[in-house]
Amino acid sequence: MSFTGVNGAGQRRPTMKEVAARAGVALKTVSRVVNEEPNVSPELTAKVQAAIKELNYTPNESARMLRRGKTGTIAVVIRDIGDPFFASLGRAVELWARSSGSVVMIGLTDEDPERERDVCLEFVARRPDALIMAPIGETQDYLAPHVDAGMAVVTIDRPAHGIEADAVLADNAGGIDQAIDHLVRQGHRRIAYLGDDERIFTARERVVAYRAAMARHRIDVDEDLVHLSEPTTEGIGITLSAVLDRPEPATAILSANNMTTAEVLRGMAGRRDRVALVSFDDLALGDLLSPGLTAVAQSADVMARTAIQLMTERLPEPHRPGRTVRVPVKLTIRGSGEIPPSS
Amino acid sequence: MSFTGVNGAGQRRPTMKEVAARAGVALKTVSRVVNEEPNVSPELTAKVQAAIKELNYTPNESARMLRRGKTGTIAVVIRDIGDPFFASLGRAVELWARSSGSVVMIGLTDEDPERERDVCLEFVARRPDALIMAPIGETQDYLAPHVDAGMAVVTIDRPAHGIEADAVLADNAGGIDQAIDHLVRQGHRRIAYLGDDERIFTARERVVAYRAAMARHRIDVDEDLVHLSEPTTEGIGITLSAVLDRPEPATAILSANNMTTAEVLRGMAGRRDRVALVSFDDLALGDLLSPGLTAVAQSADVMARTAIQLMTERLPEPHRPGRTVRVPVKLTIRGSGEIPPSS
DNA sequence: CTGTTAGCGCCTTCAG
DNA sequence: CTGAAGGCGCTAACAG
Repeated sequence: MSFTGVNGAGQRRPTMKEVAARAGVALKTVSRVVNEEPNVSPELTAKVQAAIKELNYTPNESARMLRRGKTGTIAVVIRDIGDPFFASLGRAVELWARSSGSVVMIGLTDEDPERERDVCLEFVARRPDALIMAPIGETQDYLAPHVDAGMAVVTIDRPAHGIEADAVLADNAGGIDQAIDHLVRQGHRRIAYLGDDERIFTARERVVAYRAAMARHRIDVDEDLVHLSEPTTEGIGITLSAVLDRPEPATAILSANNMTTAEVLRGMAGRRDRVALVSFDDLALGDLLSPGLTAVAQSADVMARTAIQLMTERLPEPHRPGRTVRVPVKLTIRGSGEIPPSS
Repeated sequence: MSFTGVNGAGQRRPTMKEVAARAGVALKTVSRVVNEEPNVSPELTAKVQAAIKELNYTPNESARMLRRGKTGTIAVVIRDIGDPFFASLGRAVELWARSSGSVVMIGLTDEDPERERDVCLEFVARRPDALIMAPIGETQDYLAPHVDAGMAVVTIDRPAHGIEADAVLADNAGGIDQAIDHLVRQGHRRIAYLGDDERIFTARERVVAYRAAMARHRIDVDEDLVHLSEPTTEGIGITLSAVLDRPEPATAILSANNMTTAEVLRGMAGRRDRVALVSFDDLALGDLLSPGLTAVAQSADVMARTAIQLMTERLPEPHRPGRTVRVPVKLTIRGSGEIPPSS
């Protein structure tokens, strides 16, 4: 069995010109057939299609893009492809892209503003029709020339700064309210708050909401129970010890993002305390844990679809003012948040 | 605050020609500066850089690609971005791509051969330098013309057919052997096998290995304990009932992929049997379950890095014969596989 | 060191 | 309905 095509190895790919020659028609006729333009006689169409098949011709998108000025490409810039939230986003965008004949480029930032900038600049050089991103840097003004030139930018999870863009945000405050209300209703007052680094927009919104919710319940926030940092295994281990191994330990933990939650669970596995836990962000297998994870779930799918909708609306009128959509979140009760205060 | 760049809205992007005019140099000099070619005087370099900055010039990759014949693009075609295994792959490829100035296009197949073909054809029209994929269709011969033209293809998890490509495969047989040996050592003989659809390469390799391993232990395989199908919540529920609600129920389950495992865990949560479970493929939070999940773990990172290595080696000599690398797997013992037979 | 010329593969424009 | 010419933005191959 030969593994090479009809042309043998090391072959250049055939061009439209060669197809035209083989079919005995003009270049433009091939172009018409390839692009399914009307006004080509059935005979010529057949001839061209035969030539295309014989030569294994595939159009060169680079040339097409250059000529048309549209690339049929969507750029997606997110923290990490492994995060279920962003995975959902990627999936939804890919689905839409395929249905519309586009292609998705994915770039990862790992929450590093510099990487975000590098990746975005790399991407915009390829002139994507749209850019969907979860911004981390303070400003995205380096995208301004491309926004001016018609690139549609939609952000998800966090807003952009320095450019005109649409944004899809979760109802962070509402979610934290639900979580705190739920824990207070179980009798908790010493509720530790474990959140992400404050340079992240959602982390800021959530911790502010935590303080507001506590105030609403007339509970003084014990600052020793509030920890904001990047979620690492060691870091969260230390944090857990800090909020639990003390004279008046926390009786409940509000973990403000899914990576923190995973680490809290890991840390709790090595302890004997029975502490209530509510997570902002659900985990993939949250229902399989025992107790099940009580979590404020963001509907990644809804957010992704909203982002795509905003993008499709923005595409035809790229210079319209930016819109912001808040997507509701939902508290899912499974057990971990219903543990009563132990002391 | 104005959200538009210096050029105002609706602007065309500046071209190299305009930069040249503004800097008072030839087109090619700008090209040299942009590409950091040597032999440009510091004065001209400075002039050009100034012009670039003033005009917010960014090179047009489409034109570059067309001219150079290289696109600096890696295409990745996988089942699902949410699958941790493929997420690791995507992450590794993206990391490498960034370090080498390339960009990653991602396409999803959802295990549908037709979608695989559509996505791949869409991608190859963009002339990626390399294609990394987990093939599902019977043949990938539609890629042959592009392989002939120098596109490097590396497959992961499964081999390709009909083209010359490298492959990175897990040691499926070895992993199943380890799992069965482990269960037999605990005293199990009625070991149910729940696997994926046999059209998937890994599913075939694994079920064959299961039969071989059972034979090695002189255990007759009870065909009623072997179930091969797509892992859906309902399907696995029925399957569980079939292998457990019977006169001689299975005392152990070997679940042959992570999606099946997740559904088995869901199904078991609603039952009272204490059945041993070993999973081929680990789960993200397998250590947090109780009991912890005993699993044969594939090192997605190692496989991904191997794929990238093969790709970089193939890039300069695209017509070399295909290589296949088997990556070892490792049994991780956490509790679920150490439950003894109950009857 | 710098500039000119040609053309990558395709689509747009306009003429037959 | 079909075709010929021109150029999208850039770089390779030469000239100076």
